[in-house]
Amino acid sequence: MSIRHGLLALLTAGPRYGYQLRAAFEESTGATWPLNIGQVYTTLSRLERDGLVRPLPEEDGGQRPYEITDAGRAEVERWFATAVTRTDRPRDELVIKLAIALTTPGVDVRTVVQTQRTATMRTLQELTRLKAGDAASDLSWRLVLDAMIFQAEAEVRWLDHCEASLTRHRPSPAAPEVAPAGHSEEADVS
Amino acid sequence: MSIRHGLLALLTAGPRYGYQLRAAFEESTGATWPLNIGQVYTTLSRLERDGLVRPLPEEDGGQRPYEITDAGRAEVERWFATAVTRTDRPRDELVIKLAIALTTPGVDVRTVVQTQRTATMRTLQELTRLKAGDAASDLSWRLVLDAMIFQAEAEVRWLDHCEASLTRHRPSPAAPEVAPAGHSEEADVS
DNA sequence: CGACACATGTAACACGTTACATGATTTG
DNA sequence: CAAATCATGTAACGTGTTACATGTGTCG
Repeated sequence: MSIRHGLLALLTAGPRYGYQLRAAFEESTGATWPLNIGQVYTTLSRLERDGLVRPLPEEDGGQRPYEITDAGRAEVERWFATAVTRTDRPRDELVIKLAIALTTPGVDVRTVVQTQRTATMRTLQELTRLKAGDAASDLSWRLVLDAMIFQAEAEVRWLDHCEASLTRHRPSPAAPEVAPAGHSEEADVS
Repeated sequence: MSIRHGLLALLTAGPRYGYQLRAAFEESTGATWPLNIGQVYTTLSRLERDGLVRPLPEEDGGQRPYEITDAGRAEVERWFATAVTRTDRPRDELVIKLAIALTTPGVDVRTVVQTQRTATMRTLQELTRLKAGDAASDLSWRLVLDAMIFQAEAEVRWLDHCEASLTRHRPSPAAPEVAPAGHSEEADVS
């Protein structure tokens, strides 16, 4: 329901047509989650179906602006006033993967953890690079970037915590001849 | 694709029928994301359609176990060997909400942040309580719980970071007569 | 003119979710 | 027996996603 509510909220600033909405959406959230233009039109159709927006007469250039209705405004207000709870978040694929890997025979959980850790660290570096380069951008886009960074850092901490728990509760399957990676048990990610 | 892959992975331990799969899934991931039993059957149908599982002859009790195929095993292996990247994660509703709130006139972003912060703190307390009570549970379930905690902590940190950035870049709209909440700028969540 | 960006729209599909119908088995 | 639990399955719907078809205006 992110796109639906996001587009609806953007319409509170005044009527917009599809292309404008995509531009505004991507300007706010940045290039993190590119928004397919087709998605905009399907979402607008559904919003119209639900009485939250209303199409305006076609302009000379062929553009079709949409206007938010009173019901739509109420819905946006409700959206902003309601906190996102844990239960309406989607299932976290990584968490599920690790949980099930633990109970699946023949899967080396440590390898899964290490693979993920490497990937997340790479992501973290990329994000940091982005942040340094895009210093003069919008506040909203910078905060989105920061959210990604905070999440990635938490993920690395959790992965290290998993490995530590694993070591504590399960003896290493075989004596490792080579140190698998260059980081300590409680890693430093600051 | 979490449920799909999760159920498929559970089948690598041997043939299971729907109810068993749900039980195994919830035993691994805990009560965090309850799994509707109907979902199990629809997912099994789709897995069969894609040639990743194969139904076994009905047992005397009426149960219909499914068996993983070679293609299914390969898919599970691929799943565990591939890290979850930022791009295949779903859009984060909270992040989008705040980003758009910033560019929407007539929305008090500070209130949005504060509402979310209160809710997340409450979630955090509930999670901590759960962790303390369920000390003797499965390792996997405990790690899932820890993941939730790490994420919630990161979220609080990010929200505080947002408020600080907001204060830095936007003057407070009006002189607050009453202190809105009892926490410092850089809050302590440890 | 041709290429490109702007702009709209639809059809088909994916996964996830819920509600509902149905039956077998156990247990008080 | 009645109720609860175990167990299967389907129908319908929601959002999100992509691919495709189509048209307009601009600019080299």
